[in-house]
Amino acid sequence: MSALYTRVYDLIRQIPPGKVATYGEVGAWAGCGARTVGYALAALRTERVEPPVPWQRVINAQGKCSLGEEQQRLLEGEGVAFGPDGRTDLARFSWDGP
DNA sequence: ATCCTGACCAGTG
DNA sequence: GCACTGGCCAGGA
Repeated sequence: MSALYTRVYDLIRQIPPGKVATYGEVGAWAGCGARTVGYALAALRTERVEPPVPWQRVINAQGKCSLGEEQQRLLEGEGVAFGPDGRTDLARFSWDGP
């Protein structure tokens, strides 16, 4: 596990429940590109890390869940509202940052 | 080093 | 709204 991945995971763990962040934002805070954040999160599918990373709070810049309904359901359980088109209001629910 | 692959982004038509 | 394009960054062959 590279230091960069650890940094990305730490940042995501700081996102409070009921808030979300975009790949681009997380990348800017971590000092890498948006694709790299996606790559780091993809590794979580096969690689478990402790403590757990709330990956469902990271969505794309369009306010949509990249990973389908399961991610959306998890976020709704935390208080993040989604519109009928499956998008969320980034102005209301995006985290301010660390 | 080069090429390919991604849970991406912003711009353009 | 959609599709395409170029750019972005890390990892592996």
